Amino acid sequence: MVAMDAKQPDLTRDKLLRAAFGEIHRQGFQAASIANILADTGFTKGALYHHFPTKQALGLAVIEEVIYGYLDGLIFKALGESDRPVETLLEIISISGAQTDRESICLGCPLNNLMQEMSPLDEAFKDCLNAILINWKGAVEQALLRGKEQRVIRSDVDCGAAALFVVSAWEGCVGTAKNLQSAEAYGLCMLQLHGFVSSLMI
Amino acid sequence: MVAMDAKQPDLTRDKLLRAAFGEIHRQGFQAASIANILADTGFTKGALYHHFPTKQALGLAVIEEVIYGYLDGLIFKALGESDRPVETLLEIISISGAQTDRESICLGCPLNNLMQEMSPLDEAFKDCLNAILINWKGAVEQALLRGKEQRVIRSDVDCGAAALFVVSAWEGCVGTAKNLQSAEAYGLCMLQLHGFVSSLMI
DNA sequence: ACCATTACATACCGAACGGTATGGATGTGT
DNA sequence: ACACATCCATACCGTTCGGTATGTAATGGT
Repeated sequence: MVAMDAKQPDLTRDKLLRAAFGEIHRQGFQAASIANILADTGFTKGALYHHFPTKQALGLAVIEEVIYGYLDGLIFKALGESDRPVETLLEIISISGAQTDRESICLGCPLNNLMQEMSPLDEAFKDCLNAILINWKGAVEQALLRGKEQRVIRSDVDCGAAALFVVSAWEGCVGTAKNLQSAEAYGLCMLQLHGFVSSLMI
Repeated sequence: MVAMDAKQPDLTRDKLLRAAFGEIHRQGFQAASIANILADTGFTKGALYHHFPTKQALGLAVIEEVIYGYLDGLIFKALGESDRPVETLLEIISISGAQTDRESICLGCPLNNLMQEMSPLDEAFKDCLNAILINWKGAVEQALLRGKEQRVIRSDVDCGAAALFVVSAWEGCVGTAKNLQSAEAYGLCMLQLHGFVSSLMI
């Protein structure tokens, strides 16, 4: 064994986590089968229940690590680090609407899927998911507020409400596109959202 | 027995259907327990499986009869029969945003819940739900088109895309409000949607 | 009045589920 | 080299699930 960038146990945990994410993304959390996750990874129950005490803990770990990590890398950081946040927001919306592949469309947003399924049933899930949702809304709100300072967003805009709506509509667009199984519908829908954000500008 | 407005079997079917709707609305379809539905109604499996061949058929009946009936009575008919459809659309959005009770917020839109959960898993569900979604979108689109004729909607508006976005954002607002468990957030969000529709007007 | 169909109740089935108890292998610090 | 915790595999458990087979009471047409 010459080199091993990560320790074996962590690798196992990662594989389980990724497989769990896929299974949950496809089936939803409740319908997600532990047996399927194990079959995908080749591990057994001993491994899984060593790293995660319950199925719920596994689900929460998927949310906090995989899902949050994805959105953070794709949206939150980009908005926070941009010098022209409004422009960046519009770009993200445009790009997402244009180049989201069919499979992602059909499976929907992992965050939204879990929110719709689990929030009324499990408080831990609700809190965990809401934290991400509020983070998302906050990132958009900060982008709009900074846009105000830069005089590209109208001064009469309620940035908090607008940000909440942008995130809501965003999720809504993913949701309907998922049902229609149409990337084209998603593009059309996101174009309207683009128009809404533009309408907030000077 | 002096009078009986409905036949006994139909009454049984209705009770089962309503109980099934409630259970599905609370738990989702897959997690909805046949046993719970039977416990709620006092019937047994013999009754349920006499009226519905499978759980899937029960779910589809809930969609086609209960859910569609609800949306049709609340939205589709109102839009179709109105002389000033755009005004009516804005009214529905305003009223919905203002007076939706907390319980409805927390459980979310039954249509959206089922779409997110079932569309990728079951084609029959997908088709059934999409039919309602397209109906909804069509009703809004017709309202906007008639608004164009009445010269209250700008002539450059893409009514199809706008209608798709309105429905998407609508569902999105319900979704986020459901997670935040906040009727106030729903009101704020729907106010923004109201603003979007208004921005389509002359 | 008779018979067939409808409308339910009861008891039961196989499968899949999440979770656990136990045991062995593999490092790891001392 | 020894003790010990970490890591994972195997076998098993109780429960719940959707669905079915069978039986029986009510109903409705003739």
